[in-house]
Amino acid sequence: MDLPKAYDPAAIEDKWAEYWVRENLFAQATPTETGSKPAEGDSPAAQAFTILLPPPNVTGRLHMGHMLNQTEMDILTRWHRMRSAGTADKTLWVPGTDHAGIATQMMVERQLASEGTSRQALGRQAFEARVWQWRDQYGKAILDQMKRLGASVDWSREYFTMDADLSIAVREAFTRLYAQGLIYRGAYVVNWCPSCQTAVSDLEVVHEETLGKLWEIRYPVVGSEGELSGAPNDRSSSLGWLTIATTRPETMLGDVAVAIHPEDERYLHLHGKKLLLPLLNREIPIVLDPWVSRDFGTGAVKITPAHDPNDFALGQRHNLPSINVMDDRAHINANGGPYAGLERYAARKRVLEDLEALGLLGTIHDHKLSVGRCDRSKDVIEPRLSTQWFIAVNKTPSGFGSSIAARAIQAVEEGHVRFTPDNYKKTYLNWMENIHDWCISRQLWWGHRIPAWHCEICHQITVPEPGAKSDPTRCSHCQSGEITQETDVLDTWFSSGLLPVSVFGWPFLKNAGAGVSPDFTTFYPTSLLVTGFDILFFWVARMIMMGCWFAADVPMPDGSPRPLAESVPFREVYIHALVRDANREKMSKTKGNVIDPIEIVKKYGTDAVRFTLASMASPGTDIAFNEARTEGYRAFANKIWNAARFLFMNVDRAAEIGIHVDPAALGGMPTAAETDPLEARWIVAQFNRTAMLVNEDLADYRYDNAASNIYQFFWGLFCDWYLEIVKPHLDFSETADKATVGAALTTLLSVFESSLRLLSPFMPFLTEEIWHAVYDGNPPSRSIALASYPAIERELAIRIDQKAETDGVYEGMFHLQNLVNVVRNWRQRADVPQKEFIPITIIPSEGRNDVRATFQQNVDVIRKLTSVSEIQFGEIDEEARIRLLNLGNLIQQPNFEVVLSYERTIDIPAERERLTKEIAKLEKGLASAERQLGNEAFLAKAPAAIVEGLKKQESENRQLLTKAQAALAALPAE
RNA sequence: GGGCGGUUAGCUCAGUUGGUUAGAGCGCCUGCCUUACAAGCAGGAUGUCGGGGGUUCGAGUCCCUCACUGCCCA
Repeated sequence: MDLPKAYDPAAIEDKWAEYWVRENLFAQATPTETGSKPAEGDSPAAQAFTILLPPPNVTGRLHMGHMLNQTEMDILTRWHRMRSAGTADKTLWVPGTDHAGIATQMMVERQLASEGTSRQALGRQAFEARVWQWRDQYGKAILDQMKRLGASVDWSREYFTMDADLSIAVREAFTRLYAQGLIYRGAYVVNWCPSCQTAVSDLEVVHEETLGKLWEIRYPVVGSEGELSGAPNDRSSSLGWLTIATTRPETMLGDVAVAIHPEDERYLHLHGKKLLLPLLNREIPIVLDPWVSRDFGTGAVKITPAHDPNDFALGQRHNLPSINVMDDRAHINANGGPYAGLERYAARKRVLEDLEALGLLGTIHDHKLSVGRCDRSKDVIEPRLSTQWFIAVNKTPSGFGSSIAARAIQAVEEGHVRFTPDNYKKTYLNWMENIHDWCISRQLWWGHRIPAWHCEICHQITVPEPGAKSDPTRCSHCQSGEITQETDVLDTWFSSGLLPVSVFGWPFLKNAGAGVSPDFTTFYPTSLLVTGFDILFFWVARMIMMGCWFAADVPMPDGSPRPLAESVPFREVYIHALVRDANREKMSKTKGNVIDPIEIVKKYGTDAVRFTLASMASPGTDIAFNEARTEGYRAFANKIWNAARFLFMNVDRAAEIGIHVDPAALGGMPTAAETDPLEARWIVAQFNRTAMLVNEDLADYRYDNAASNIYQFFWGLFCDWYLEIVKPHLDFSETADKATVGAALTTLLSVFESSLRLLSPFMPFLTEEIWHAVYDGNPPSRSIALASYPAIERELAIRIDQKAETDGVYEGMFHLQNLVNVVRNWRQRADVPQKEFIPITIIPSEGRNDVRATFQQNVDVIRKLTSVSEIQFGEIDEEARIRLLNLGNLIQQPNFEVVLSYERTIDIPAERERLTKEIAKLEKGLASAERQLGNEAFLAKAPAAIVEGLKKQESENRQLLTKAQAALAALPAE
């Protein structure tokens, strides 16, 4: 049972990380029976705690956000697993990765570029092969890091969104939605990233306030060309022109109209007129539309349906054509006439120069505008008309009662999915209620290729029937064999949105007729999702939409239709905050303040980093990651380590005289008999209380409170008081009372072993190592993670707590601690060297025989903790009291006095200052208490317990005040 | 522009339906290598709870208002 002198995480963590993976400790086998029948040995009421890892990108490296996310999941998962130890309940955490279409494609393209080639040169198939190769090589970096961090996941169930099974789910989801009329294809203005050369969804565009320009441009009115030579800067000469304002002048090449508000009095004379589009000299109409804001710019807005979603909508209303003037790299195309081939900003410059030359450029205003950038490439998004695939999330298909979005709203509104912190519910609903159709097509080569075929002959689209396993060979409309598959792939979130159903076997097509998979029956809906707010809409909302939509078709085990409450992908969502640096700055590569979790882990150990994150993970608050704090928790780990060493040392000593602790006494909740000594009953009661609180904290996602409760218990109560008090009782000499010493040792070991289990979800490595040592290499199970969690029914815990209360356990300990504290404090003030043992006399107050008894039973403890040579119990008369006060050798407390026999050197001014301060403080408190107690309304309305407490406090304070005043008066003159 | 949050000790944060003298970690000051632990032990100092107003017997906590600040959506 020997442990090295100092805690060294590096020496233990790798070993256990490997052990957990090698032993497949957290694997949860697929239930053997299918369908509705529970697996053999399962109690019918068996519950499952299921949690899905938010799949990291294959391109990613582990960052602090991942570590926070995984720490939180691991704490909860380990907690649930331990709580269900010995029951039929199952705990499952499923890991996996996401193929991350754009990011991965970019990564590999960059690699190809460095080799002097490109995906176009390779061709689609070879490129895909290359990406797979890349993924096999680098794509599991994060998962390997997770293994090192001890995440208790079931590695046998690892998924990847491009896996064959998951791809079947993607295809089935698409074909079903298509059959339901919820997927359509069409030309719309979408967010186009010229860099990625693909459409991206609204969510992938980050808006940024930028200082730009608002250019005014004159469009000549057809039929008034003669007046064009008029004063170009004179706004009033609007007879000859209509001045429009734009932030993107180059798009004028695609203008098809100019819109004004129908009631705008400035332009009434232009109703029905046409304008001549400058530069291209195209005649375009003036249209009237109330959408136009009269206050913005000049009140006349150019309409470019192919390059602005609002213009597109307006164009539809007025039957206007759309002219796309840019190619997919955002260069001007042939429709741009003389500007064809120019990059968009070069084109802007040239357009402005030419307008200037023509005298058509008006005032240029500085203008704040919001520029959308691609989340991935950071390139400026170009709204552009293109043909894309969409999911009609707000459409209710015939035969269905609601739309996808409506169902997802209902699931949350009815509480089938709950958010923590709960204000995210509002955020979610707000977004969901304003949701637009989801653009699901991406012009990429890496991803799930859309299962739709275009016919060369009739140009119709063929999508396989739901459930079809093979690709179509003929056009379903004209039966032609000349069909080719759509080249677009699906948005990555389409596949990750399906994960909660797909990882458990949906759509169950693999074995024909097998029906619902046992995994699905057992593990769906998952219990919880832990994730960051940044993907609330991207992923969380989409999982809810897709889960509620597709799972609803999966019958319940008894064959009944699945209600919405059982269709949701998860019952709870815990949203964690952002990890910032110690100065609350957002971590970013450009700022160079990124903290690499692996570096920190190497420095302080995984357990310390986990504990840091847990202790700061207060719901809704960002975490300012402070290394100093991690250092503190490494010290905590070291403290536990050394407590273990102390224990083992005593176990060994005990063994030498034949005292052994029965291992059967360990593993449950520690207990103490009424006959056990004060400190044993006290620490057991405190442990019960702590265990109850920690369980409640975890149920509420209060990792911070849970961590703090354990920390306070372990260090502040167990080590600082209990261990110190029990030390004098661990007497292994031949004359010792073996029964008493054995009992003390048993309590010590039992509370400690229980504490390890309580702490284990937070610090799995340290506790695993020590736990095995406690059992001297013969533990009752393969891992502490499979042992049971110290848990106790709230009512029972309260009963035990109250019993300790009524038996005076807490009060007795309080007096003991109080005595030790005041004597230590006095010694320090009196400058007594720590090694000097002085005699004291304790004088319990009149009638406090309980206090006297407690002290008498613990003389050895008091002597040890206060470095006292001899303790007497006595009484003093008033004369002696005054004399002792004069000497400063009397400590007065409400329930006892202590005489210290020591010739102290009093720093009179310091002592006077201290007493004056103390008196002021007491007087202030007393005044406030008296004011309240003198208030009849307070006495009448406040609860009795509050009034009683205040009265007790008031009387104690009055005693302390009197005593402090006496002590001050007794102080000799300087 | 719409919505949500934050402001408590030097720093980072707790503070549960309003209730007795507002807490923790780190940092700071003083003294100790006391055989589990100097990554430690013992003792100590530190707050007009952002400002103002209101409700209440009682406000860090509830309401109004102002200031500063962060985030999300458009």
